[in-house]
Amino acid sequence: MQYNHKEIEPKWRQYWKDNRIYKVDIDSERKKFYVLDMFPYPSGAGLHVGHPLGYIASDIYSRYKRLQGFNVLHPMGYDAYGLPAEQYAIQTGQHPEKTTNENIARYRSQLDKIGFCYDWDREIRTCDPEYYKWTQWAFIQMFNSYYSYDAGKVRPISELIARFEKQGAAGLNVACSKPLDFTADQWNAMTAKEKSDTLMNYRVAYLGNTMVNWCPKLGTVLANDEVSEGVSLRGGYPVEQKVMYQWCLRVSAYAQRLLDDLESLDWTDSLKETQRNWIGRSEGAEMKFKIADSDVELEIFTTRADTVFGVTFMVLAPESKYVGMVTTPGQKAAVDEYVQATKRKTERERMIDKKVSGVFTGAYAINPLNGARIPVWVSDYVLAGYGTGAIMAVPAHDSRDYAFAKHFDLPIIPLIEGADVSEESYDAKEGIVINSKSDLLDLNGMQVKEAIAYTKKRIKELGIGEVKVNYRLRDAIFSRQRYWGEPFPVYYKDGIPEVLSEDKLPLLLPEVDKFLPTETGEPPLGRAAGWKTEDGYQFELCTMPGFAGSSAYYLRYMDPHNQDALVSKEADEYWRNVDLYIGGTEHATGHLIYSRFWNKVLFDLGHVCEPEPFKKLVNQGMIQGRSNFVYRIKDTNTFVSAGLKDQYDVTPIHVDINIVSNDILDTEKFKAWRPEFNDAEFVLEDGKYVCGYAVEKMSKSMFNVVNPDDIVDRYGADTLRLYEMFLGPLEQSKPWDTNGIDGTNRFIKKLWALFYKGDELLVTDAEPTKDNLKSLHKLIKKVTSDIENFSFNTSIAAFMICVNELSQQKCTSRLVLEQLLILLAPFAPHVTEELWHSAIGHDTTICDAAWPAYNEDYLKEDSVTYAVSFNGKARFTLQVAAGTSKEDVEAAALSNEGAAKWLDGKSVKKVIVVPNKIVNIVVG
RNA sequence: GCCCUAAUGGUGGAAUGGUAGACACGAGGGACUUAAAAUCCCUUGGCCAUUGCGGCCGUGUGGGUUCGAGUCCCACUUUGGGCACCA
Repeated sequence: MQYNHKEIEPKWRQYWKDNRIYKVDIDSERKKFYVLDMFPYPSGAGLHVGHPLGYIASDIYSRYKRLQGFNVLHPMGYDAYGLPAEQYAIQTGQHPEKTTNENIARYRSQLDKIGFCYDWDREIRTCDPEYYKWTQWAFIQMFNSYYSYDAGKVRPISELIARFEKQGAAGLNVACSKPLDFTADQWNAMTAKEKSDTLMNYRVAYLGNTMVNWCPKLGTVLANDEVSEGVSLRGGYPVEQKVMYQWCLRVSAYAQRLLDDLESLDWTDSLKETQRNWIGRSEGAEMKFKIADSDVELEIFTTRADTVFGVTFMVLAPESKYVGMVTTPGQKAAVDEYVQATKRKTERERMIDKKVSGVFTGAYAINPLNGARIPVWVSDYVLAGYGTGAIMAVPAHDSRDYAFAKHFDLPIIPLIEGADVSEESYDAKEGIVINSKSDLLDLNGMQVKEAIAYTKKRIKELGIGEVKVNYRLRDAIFSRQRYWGEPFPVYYKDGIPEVLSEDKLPLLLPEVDKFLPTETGEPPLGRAAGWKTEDGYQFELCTMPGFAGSSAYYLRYMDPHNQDALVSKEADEYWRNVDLYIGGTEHATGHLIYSRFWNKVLFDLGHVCEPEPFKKLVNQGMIQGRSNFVYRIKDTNTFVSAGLKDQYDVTPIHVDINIVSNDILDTEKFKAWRPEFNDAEFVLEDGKYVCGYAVEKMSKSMFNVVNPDDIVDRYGADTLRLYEMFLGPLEQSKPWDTNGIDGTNRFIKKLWALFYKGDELLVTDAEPTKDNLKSLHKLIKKVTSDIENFSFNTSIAAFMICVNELSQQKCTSRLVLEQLLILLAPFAPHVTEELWHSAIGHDTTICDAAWPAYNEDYLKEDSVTYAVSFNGKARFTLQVAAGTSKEDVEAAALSNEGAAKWLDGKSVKKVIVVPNKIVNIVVG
């Protein structure tokens, strides 16, 4: 029998399917293990060879864990709501559901060819009403909750209402948009609308006027993680700052817990660091500055309370509420003009334009510690959304304040000994404090760090401020003015938003005639005529953002067909949370924050039993494309080989990698590739046209996309799987180069040759030799530890070595070959299944075999060879019997005739015998 | 600017502080074959020597610790990623 992947692979995939080999159920007898891939957004372009990298790794790990006896949950589904399908719908009029389903079908057929062990009975799609019912349900839970800092978790909003009725807002310690103050009587006197508005200040899912990222080109708002450098991540369109009345999720309430619980997670340090940066905790002080001749008090946030004696001006954000409160009549016109001018600029323009700008309000603040009169300015370098939107400026020790002071010629007072502030500010938090003394506070002579702590303590005692922690993490904006997303389970009754009762879910996405906003500027759902409750109340017209459906999908996989709950208590308590999550690092500040938040809300409310969703997370690297270039001599149709290109004036042109092999261009195919190259001429080197190459993103425009279907067709799924893993460490980015794939394909053929020579079956009942067992057990040891460390490339190298050794030993032992197959099964499931049945003679699947344990006895050596060095330089080798004591090795090394030469006239200072077969003799 | 990550042959990459370059690709040579494909064998970091051994240099740069450093420490250069008028 010859190895023929085209015959073997479809046969076994069909067998796995027919016999439901990968179906999993709760089994209290066995330990669970949950392995999850980040589910894909099914784009129109289909999968390229980079996409399955993480899926192959998780598949190997799943199969390995199963062989070790775990009950492995390994599901797959689709993140099916998203902008591309909707934009395609706008252009073509085709319903996004149709395109999405077509794309899913294509993804599925591509995934099916790679031999994954997913339990497809658990497949989910975020756009399926059976699924988004639970996304809507979760929203209702958040709407009906508020975050209590006293309880340290989310509580039902009904508790808060009961409290308001009895004692009003006095003494509240809860997460809110802005602190409110009202009595029980005031609460009870409120209208329904006023009560609703008030509660929005506390709900976890709330409607609020917030500064949003508005993308006019996309016609929707975007979350912070969907915007980078002032443009939308999808499409790269400009984004403006705008205040809008939107649904939001109070993620900020969880900032501290999201930060603290990172400690318990087995994630890479860099990913945790990225999340810490995103959460952006900063400890400081909030201080009050009175405005001279006014009742207004400016509240500011600072991490450098110690520099309060260096404050020479205050700055307000243009959007700050204080601006209107403090501006003097004389300055009003100038301030208004400045505020309007900033409003007109997009965030991007503000960022690009680093010129210092600002305007004086005419007001003065009083420094609470020394009574100094300080001018109050407005400038756009202060952000409205962070802290209080107002700062105390200390130009001597903050570079931004410094630039402002220099520009407007404001005084600069140095506060740290030896700091030269004539050219630039001194921002470092170290040194001895000077110039900082008043009746209320004396910091002179202290170290900066002491001074910060001491100042915080004093301002609290003096009642002019308090210690405060600020987070950069903002609430998530949850409305999108789009069609292709989950509808909110919300309707408006006399202008008051109400949520649907849970038994009315799912609220289905209605049909519309066009996927564009209405003529009156409402979102596309405004086109759905009569989209109202039975009582005639209008539903919310926005839909939920992309991250809504992906935030709790790992829970639904545990119990995907449950009609009564997101996940049953039984399923949740068995599967608990994800043991291993594999996916790209690009979700670090989006999905991986939202999921953790979402899970914590459900955890607080008692719906799930684990506070964190993903225990261990591995980020697979990107697979980059490897592009090829030809070099055209300018203004000709002559192409010059890469080695000679420097002799001419050339333009590099991307060339389709399918007509290039090992960087050698097929010139005939090149001429046929494009009409304009029909009469191309070539300057060759050694009779060949050598192409240049570059590592770039895999994309159609660079003609470097490699389709996994083509690889499977030519070499088989097993070869593809092995090669993707062999390419390099999983976490690392690396270029795809199809040329190397022959190596892993040859390996499979060599493996096959251990079992069959032509049609002759080689496997016998022969007793394994000592060498056979040694090769095998070396492999068991190596592969087991490599899989645990996700070092798949080195385990494949170990397989290659082992197969070579067994082949040289002419090993035919069924016992040895059988174990070899089990070890290889996670990596190459098809060929091992075939040999397991046809050559070894089993009639049950290899997936149910048991992972072998290694026996250290087989790994012992008869003799050990030491490299003997003098002062670290290798000089000769020494062979001694295994188990020789350290002292005897030492004696043998010194008495060896080779040693005499190196010891000549020198004395031995030390002899170091290391277990890894090194003897180092230190002489001097 | 701050934080994180990396840097090893022609290429992808191996190396618990212990003989750097495993494994694979590519390249060169050879066997088999009418021929090709496939398969197998040898060589393959650089320089020198080579009908025998062998020698020197080598893991981004400069220092340090150590009997011994790709690996640990300090400084720097470059790559990739994150955060960024966040006070």
